[in-house]
Amino acid sequence: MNPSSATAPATLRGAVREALQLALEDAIRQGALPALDEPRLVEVQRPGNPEHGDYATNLALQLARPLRKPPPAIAATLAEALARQGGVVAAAEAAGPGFVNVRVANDALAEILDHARREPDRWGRLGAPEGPAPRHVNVEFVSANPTGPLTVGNARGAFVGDLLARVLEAGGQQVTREYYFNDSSAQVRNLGASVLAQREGRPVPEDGYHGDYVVALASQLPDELAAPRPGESDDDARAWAIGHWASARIREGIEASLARLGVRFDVWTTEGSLAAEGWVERAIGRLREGGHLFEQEGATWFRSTAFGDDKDRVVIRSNGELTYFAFDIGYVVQKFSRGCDHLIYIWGADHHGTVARVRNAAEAMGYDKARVEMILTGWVHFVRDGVPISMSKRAGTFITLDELLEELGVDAARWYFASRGANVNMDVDIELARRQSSENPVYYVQYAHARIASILRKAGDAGLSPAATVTGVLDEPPDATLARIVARFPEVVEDATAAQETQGVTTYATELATAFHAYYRDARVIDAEAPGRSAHRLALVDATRITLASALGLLGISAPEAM
RNA sequence: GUCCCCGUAGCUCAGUGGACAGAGCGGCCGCCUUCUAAGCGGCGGGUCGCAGGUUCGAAUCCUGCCGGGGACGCCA
Repeated sequence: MNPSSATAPATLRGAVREALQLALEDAIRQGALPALDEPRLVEVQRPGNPEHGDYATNLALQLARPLRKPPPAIAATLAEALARQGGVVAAAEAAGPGFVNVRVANDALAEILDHARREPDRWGRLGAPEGPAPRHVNVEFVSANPTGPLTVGNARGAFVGDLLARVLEAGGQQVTREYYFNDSSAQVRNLGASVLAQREGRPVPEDGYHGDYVVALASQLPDELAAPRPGESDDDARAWAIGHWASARIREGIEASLARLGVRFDVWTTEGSLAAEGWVERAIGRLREGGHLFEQEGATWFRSTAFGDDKDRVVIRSNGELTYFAFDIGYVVQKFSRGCDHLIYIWGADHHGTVARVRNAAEAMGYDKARVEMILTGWVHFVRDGVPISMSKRAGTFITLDELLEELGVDAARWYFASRGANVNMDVDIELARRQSSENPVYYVQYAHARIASILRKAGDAGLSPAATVTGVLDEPPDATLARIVARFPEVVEDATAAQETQGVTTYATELATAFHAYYRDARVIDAEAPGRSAHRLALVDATRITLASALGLLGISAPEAM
């Protein structure tokens, strides 16, 4: 049993699962259990109560019906066969209504922790997925229109998308972070008209943009753009030109805000380029060849209902203009043509109505629908001292992402979003969040990391250094408890990757920090009277530090050496 | 009307088939001559929206209802 080899399971849980599978086959071979008609999925879980051991299986409960035997009897047989396996299994016993509880061997525990310390950069990083799993995942998120600064509303998508990308990367997949930049819609002209009106002291159009940033843009507007061109009486052309200038300036601000968050994008795709490079045309061509388009009332429609949608969808309007949907499907073709295996979109909950049509069109164009996935984020409902804050870019009443970061800090904000499901609506009282930011759980976790860093520094000063292995202290209760939690980290990453969620990581990081703070209380690490034990404890504490740093790093949060 | 998401402790949220339902914050009481008190220990706090059903077992799955939010455009 060697977890560091390529073929061995990367997790203790996986090793136990393998042992259980072998134990089942063994019991059948020996006639202790009847043969199964069909293979059963062997599940290993973690008991809620630590007294029940490190891992448990409900296999006996599952087998009771097909084998027509009482669960406790099956559990007893399985426990015996498991105990015979040895290796990762130190002890196995039947318990409760038919569970089999397993205690892992100290050797296996030590091996996985020592491995973490030998290769800290790979700790919790899973290998590339085997089989047909997607390898190159495209995650498109934020994609806010360039008509104003990013708001706290956009923040949800920014964090959810970046966190998802990080989790997928930890799961061994290649990720492209992508931003769709809408540079050619009427909103841009509208923005230009607003800036121009502001510049000329005229009232901003009713459906224009009213924020302070419009005023700022107006004052920065170069004269040659503001002035009407000779022979050009058309205000519309001027509005477009100014709109493009303004949206470019806004994009710079958006990029700067995102950089502040620690979010970087690999690819920025503009709406204009999708048309100019022929992607929209190609997409429409594919649909037409497949017979999925029809003409009605002067418009061209995609027969989305043939794929289960409740309505058909217009691709080309009767005035000849392309719909937003047309760009969407052009973009799908572009992304797949670039070699992406799997597309994920982070959209606000208000976009749920567009999910079906895009996936249907992908299928109609010959792509696997399962490879086009939308994650819808819930609303963030902001209040300030109990008063709801309306979030309108046009009215200019919104909180910018930059303001949020100023009040909370990047680490606290990241933690806040990482610890909640993407699809739940959440209420945030800005004042409350600001006041409580110093009590944010993220600092609790960071503090544990800083404390360990301090111990390691002090140990160095005292001439003590960590041993190569933690073996030697795993029989002592405080050490055994902490070591087991540290060893679980790869399983947490595995689960986070499978679920495409990060809540489990924050929950785990908090649990690990709690365990360390208790350990700090109960176990003396630096002890000149017992240098041997100190060395092993330093190794354990170092593994804990690496794990805390990896968990925080997975969330894009810093792990300070001192606080 | 149809469709989607949500409903768990005073507040904000984890837990989505297993063995007594958790955390943070807030409240109350203790602990710094000892490796960082941004810490530790203790107390109090829940008909898991409601009602049925499936299951050996349901906060978790199914149905219906109630409550909150959202979407139903030749807008983006």
